[in-house]
Amino acid sequence: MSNKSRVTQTPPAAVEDAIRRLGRNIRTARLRRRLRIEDVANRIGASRFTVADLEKGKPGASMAAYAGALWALGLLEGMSGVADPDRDEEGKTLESARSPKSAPRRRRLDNDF
Amino acid sequence: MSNKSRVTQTPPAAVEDAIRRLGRNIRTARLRRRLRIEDVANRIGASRFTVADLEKGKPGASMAAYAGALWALGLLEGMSGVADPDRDEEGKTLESARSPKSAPRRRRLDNDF
DNA sequence: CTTTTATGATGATTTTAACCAACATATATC
DNA sequence: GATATATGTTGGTTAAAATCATCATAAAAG
Repeated sequence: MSNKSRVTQTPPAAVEDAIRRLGRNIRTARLRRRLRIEDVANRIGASRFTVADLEKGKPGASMAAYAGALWALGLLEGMSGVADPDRDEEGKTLESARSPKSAPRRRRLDNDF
Repeated sequence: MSNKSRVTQTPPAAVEDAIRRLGRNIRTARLRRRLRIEDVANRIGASRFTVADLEKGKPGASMAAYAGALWALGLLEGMSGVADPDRDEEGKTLESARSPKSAPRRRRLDNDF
């Protein structure tokens, strides 16, 4: 049994696509700024191999590596809107007046999956 | 010498903050939807420990784990705008007419860092 | 208040992310 | 075209990501 989660090993197609697009965007932004892979790597304290992996959209790379690359390119602020509660209309609708600090109890056997 | 990149081990403050905020947002979205940590974990094929780490904003967790959690909550589309070349005004300004496929040559010793 | 469930914390184990060296290929610049 | 540089590829090494068991704590619901 592998030690890595299924989502990291073989992510859902939508997840894989989203990460690949992010990688392509990072590459586009880097080239526009006339930076080498190694320049970005130096700025964040990573090797050129890791940054190359990011641009390929490697699912298993760390969030810090991706966010660091965005930071090195001046694009980190774009992350602030992701899952922003203020913009989560679906979530706002579902939320009750009180905001619970843990999920509600389930009776046995009504598992989600 | 550690095997993990500096950006993963001790990220810049801005990066650390951005990831922590993302984690908090994921938690907020999950609670609004009345899901347990374990529900999200089951949906993406990860353990409850990993999802708990995501909500704490662990920098070293995989991008796939973060993106998977967003996917499980119906919030993946929020990622599509990150580093979007169309919205990268800074990058558009810097880009020349031809779009190069590799960064320009540097003479020796004019390293960036 | 009691009961039941969700979440937090710790430590051990295993796989793999990140690294590097070396070489190959592609691309920019002259 | 020639040349120097940027990037790709492969294989091997090592430290840490992800897992799990277990116990502790917190919080929801009756």
